Amino acid sequence: MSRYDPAEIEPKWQKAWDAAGCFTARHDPARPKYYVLEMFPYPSGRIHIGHVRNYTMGDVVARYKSSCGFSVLHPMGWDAFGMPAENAAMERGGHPKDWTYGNIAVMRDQMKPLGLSIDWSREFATCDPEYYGQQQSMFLDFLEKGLVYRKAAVVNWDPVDMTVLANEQVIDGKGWRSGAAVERRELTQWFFRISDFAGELLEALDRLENWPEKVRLMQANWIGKSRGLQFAFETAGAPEGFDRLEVYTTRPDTLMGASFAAISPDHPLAKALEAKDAAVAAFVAECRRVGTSEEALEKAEKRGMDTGIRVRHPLDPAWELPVYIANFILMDYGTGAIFGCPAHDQRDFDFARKYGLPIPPVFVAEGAAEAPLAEAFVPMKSERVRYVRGFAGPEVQTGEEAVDTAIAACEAKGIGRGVTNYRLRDWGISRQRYWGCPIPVVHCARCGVVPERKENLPVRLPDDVSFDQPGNPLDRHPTWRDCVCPACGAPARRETDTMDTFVDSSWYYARFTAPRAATPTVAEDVDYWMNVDQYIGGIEHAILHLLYSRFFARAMHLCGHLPAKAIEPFGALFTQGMVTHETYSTRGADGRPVWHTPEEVTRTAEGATLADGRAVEIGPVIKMSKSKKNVVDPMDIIARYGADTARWFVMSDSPPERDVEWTAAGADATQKHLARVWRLAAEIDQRGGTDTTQDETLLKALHRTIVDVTAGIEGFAFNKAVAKLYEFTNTFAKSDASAAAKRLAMRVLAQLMSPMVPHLAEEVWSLTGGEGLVAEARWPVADPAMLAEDSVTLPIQINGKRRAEITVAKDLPAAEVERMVLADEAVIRFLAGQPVRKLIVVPGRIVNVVV
RNA sequence: GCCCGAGUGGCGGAACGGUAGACGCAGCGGAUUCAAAAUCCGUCGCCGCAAGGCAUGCGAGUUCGAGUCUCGCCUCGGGCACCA
Repeated sequence: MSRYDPAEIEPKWQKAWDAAGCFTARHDPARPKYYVLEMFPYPSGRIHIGHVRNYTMGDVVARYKSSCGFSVLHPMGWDAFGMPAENAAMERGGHPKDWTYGNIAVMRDQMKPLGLSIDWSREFATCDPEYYGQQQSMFLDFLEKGLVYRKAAVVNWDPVDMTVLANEQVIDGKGWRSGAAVERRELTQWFFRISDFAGELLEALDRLENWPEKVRLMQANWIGKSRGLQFAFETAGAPEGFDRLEVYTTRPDTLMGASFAAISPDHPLAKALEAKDAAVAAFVAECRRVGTSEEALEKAEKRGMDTGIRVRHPLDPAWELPVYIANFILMDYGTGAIFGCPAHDQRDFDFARKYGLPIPPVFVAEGAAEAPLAEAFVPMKSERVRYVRGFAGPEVQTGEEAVDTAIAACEAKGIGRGVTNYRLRDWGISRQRYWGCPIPVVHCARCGVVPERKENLPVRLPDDVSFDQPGNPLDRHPTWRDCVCPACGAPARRETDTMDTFVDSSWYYARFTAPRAATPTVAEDVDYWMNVDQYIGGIEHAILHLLYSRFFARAMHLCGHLPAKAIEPFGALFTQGMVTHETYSTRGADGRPVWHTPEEVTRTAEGATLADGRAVEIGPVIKMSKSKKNVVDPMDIIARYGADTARWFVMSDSPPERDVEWTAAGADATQKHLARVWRLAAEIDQRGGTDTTQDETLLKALHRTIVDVTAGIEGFAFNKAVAKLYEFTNTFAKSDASAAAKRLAMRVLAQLMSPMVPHLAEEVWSLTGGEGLVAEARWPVADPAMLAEDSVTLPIQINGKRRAEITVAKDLPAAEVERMVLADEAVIRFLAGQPVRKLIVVPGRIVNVVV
């Protein structure tokens, strides 16, 4: 071979790794383990360049840790259930199962040429009955432990697709797929009791030091802890059983500013009134028509209806407040009822104005007099204000202080109690879909809801289903629903809802430790491998997937499927950026942009043109998307440049947490660099010199590079590691060191490059006489003696500006440095005779002369 | 509205409070070549012939010294959002 030829060397070394079994994870008690995992892909059909970046990062970590002596687990699987498979079946015919497994086969074949150090023997898909059967088994364990329950809940219902939609699937009040107006419907659904863990999930975030601060904050906000007072109003004129109305407030200090009470349209009291009063029924029905999406809520007018019921103010029995039903009160936060304080809450203020209610202020700005308000006065909680209708505290205090004072005062008077509330709701997992994990319960006319027997698991999805009608094919399957009650043996019907696909991805990391086991996990395997030492994936999963997994690990622990040390499943988390590309467009006949793929476009320094010579407008650099056609196919890249070029490119330039822009010019340059390294290795015999002083200089630079590259990989700063490798390659190319020294340096360079470009590394290693495989070699360690420098160049600043520099022996005493600085010609010139007021010598770093 | 984060050359980006712009891309000049490709050498923040001056979104401050720390703005990005 006379040139760098990735098409030849890449398959060759992949075969060598396979033959040596380099990547098979071994449960080796004698060695420390390291579990590195990338978020597993959805088998959409083809791999995307984003996958390449994600898995290359994981591969860099896996290969590095392996060469550091860890027993590494680096598996891959498929998040294989979900709507797209059913949509494909509806649109193109065929079966979701065939579509999914077909896609998996294609994507697996596409991933293999990347040369990832994956233990493929552990691969599974979540739609494998062997996997979802174990998930069903855990569902039953959770049911037994009270971690799962059924309740009626208001959901977004798509009347055309006949399914529940998540909030994010509702766009402008319409179903994202069908375009039909979404209805609010009350359905009985299965829920995981994640809210019971709210406090624990929040507190434990503090201990996840190796998670991005941003993700921890997002989760903390999502969990939404608040401290407040819950108390009951006594009612007058309410139906039987409603003598008291419980409300929750985070601002009990504003209780003296109460002007009304309001309840949710879904509140039991509203339901009781609805049954008797047509006007109430009409109002409540009107409220329900509005969707639950953010947009709908944003636009919806704040409306209320006076129920005629009155409540007594807890601090003044003579003071009566009206009770409204209001469309903006949520039933599932707090108690579903509030008291309104218009003076200090803008929404309550608007409501009071609209319905002619009083607006008594509780506090005023410090130093201000009480006066009618034009809008609500809402100071920061830490701002000091003067309380004019406060109670049991100093007149002037902050809202924060006043809340604590008010809770204590109310508790002392027997008015309610301080409570902590969370915004986190229980996790509704029922989906009216076919392509998901069946919920393993049976509905029996006599026994009610009965868990399926574990020996009957998995409850398999039937294959003979049709998608010619909307809705859930399981509902209309002629026989699948029919079964016998596990309790009494009478004929019964299966649950036809399947589980949210987030359930599948909430425990797959644990399953990788024993993927073929007959139980969800195996104690000795999870004890050895869990938790995941390094998890890598997209920021888009910052909340849902990661929070669900944290809950699931705790639930699994309670059921004996995970050890206590694994209740935080991901010890370290890294969220990588996207791969972006510029966009290309021309104008169509109708003036609308016509998008062009990078393949169709010829890019020059000045601009871009199509093959027919038409000029192309270069648009912004954005995430690759099919609609904008700014997509490059990883398979095309590999065919053209080889996998190592793709891997090196996505690891260089941008820090891994940020977006990286794919450019053809960058890929060309990357391949040139790799070819250069190959050439430098192949030419050592012709190019080696004999100057031994050069040897030492080269090897010192090499050892410095070992330190820097190691730090870069350890610190997830792959771009910096790559920069240091470029730097050393330049040093190497210019060096006249002996062939022996060059051969040694090149072998170590190959090792340092191996996590990013493993195929080239093996080739260079073998060209330079390395023994065995780089993949099995120990990571190089820098020799401290080679890092020591005898002399150091100190910049000299005069009044903070760099004016000169001196090179001195490393350990030269400060007094001696001072003497040399003052004797320096350039310094004398700049001082121009001015007396030196101060001379600062920072040993080994800098000198500053102050005049 | 609430909560975060980020602003550094033409571009991606480096920089324990200590020489701002490592490394890469693009550009420019040159060598080699009949020519090109490939490769190699040099140059590359702005103004200036130079000496030098100005430069890390803007304005203050702390410090011998600030891209980095503090305060106040501006702009962009992200998350949450009828949460009582």
